[in-house]
Amino acid sequence: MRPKKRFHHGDLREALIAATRELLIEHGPDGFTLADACRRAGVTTAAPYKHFRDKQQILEEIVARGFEELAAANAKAVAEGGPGTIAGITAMGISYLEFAVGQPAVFRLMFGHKSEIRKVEQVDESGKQCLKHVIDEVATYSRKHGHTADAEAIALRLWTFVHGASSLELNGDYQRVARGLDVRRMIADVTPMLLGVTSEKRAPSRGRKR
Amino acid sequence: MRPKKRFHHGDLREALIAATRELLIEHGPDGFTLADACRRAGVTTAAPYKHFRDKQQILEEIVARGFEELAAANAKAVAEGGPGTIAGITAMGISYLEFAVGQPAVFRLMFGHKSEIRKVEQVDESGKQCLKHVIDEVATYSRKHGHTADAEAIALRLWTFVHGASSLELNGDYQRVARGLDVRRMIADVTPMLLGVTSEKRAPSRGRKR
DNA sequence: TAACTTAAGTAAGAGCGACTAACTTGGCAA
DNA sequence: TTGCCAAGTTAGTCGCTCTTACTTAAGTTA
Repeated sequence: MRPKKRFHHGDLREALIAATRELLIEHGPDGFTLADACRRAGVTTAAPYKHFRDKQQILEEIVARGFEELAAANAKAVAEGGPGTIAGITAMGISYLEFAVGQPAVFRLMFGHKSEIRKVEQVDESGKQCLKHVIDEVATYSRKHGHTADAEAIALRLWTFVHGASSLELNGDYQRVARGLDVRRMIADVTPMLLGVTSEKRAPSRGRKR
Repeated sequence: MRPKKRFHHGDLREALIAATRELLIEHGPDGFTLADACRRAGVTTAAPYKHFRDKQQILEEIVARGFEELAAANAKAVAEGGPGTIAGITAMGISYLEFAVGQPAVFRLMFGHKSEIRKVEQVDESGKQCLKHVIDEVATYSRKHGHTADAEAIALRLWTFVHGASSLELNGDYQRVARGLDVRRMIADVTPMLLGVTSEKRAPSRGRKR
């Protein structure tokens, strides 16, 4: 796929991506410097420019992979939770949340202010794929239950809610104003509501209480 | 309140804040440089340090004012929409969205990755106040309708949804995957759902316009 | 009104990060 | 063996943040 096991360093391209991910975790999406990543990879600050156009292109690569990971995690969650069921759709939402919490810096880059990043073809496509998954699940669910509701509209609502929950959890805003909130439980509670289910046994929340 | 109409410049403190706001609008939360703000204010790059500890403190000031504006806008919206009614609570959500869209860079700073900013006392307090408003309105609504639901839990759900909608709209994510989505309409549709109103004669709008 | 005090500015520069240009190294193919 | 050229290095530019030491001018006091 990409140049591998090359001359001097071995695979500086991957080494820089790995170092950058580490630094993103340690210092957030802004604290990261290319120079720091170079130090970690053991090369001079000019070396990256043989592999990347500029600093941003490293981030683009990480974001693209992030979308792939997110899509994969969601697919896995829905498969385990039960495709086309409330439990499955809920699991998908919780998977989204867990991705955000597990890789906050990457999530912020994926949905952050650097809109240039998402203009990259590959990134854009993976992003769309994530939503398409949700739409498909909702459509399956609706079909099974004879609902006439617009699957896309419902999927957008679910995405919106789960994205909001992920952002607020990640930024520590819940911590500040509603300490002890069980976000996974909240998603499990709200998912049926947004699917238009008025009273049904809730999908059991996997989230532990604090 | 603050030093005013002083010696040389007049009021460099306010001039720098104004310049910074302009630059945030023009270049986003990252594109902004202190040096640029200085050029606009017509002073050297060392001058700001007589008024601010560092670059970040200017942003803190802007964020603090942002929370105040947001709270005021929400209060106004709910007052006009009807306190303790679905219409009022919906108006509040739409007001939140409009703030985000109207001042994207400020909104991003307010809910962005720079968590240090929100540690500032004043900022923290204004932020909490915003949510308290929502809780109060939901509580009033519930009381009026004899609901027993937990007002705080419902308020958190509403906040979560509206925040998600604002973030995704602002980042252009809806544009990308659901062109033409009417976000205000979506908020208006979902608010009653999250308030626990069972949809009866609500037309299942596809939520699109234009 | 002259001298004093001090807030608010300037000039100069240290330090660092992004990026560039020109040079060097070493694996590989002919 | 030679020569190519990918992938490094060295050295340097530029712009940004922030500091230090100096200067300017507003208001105060004698």
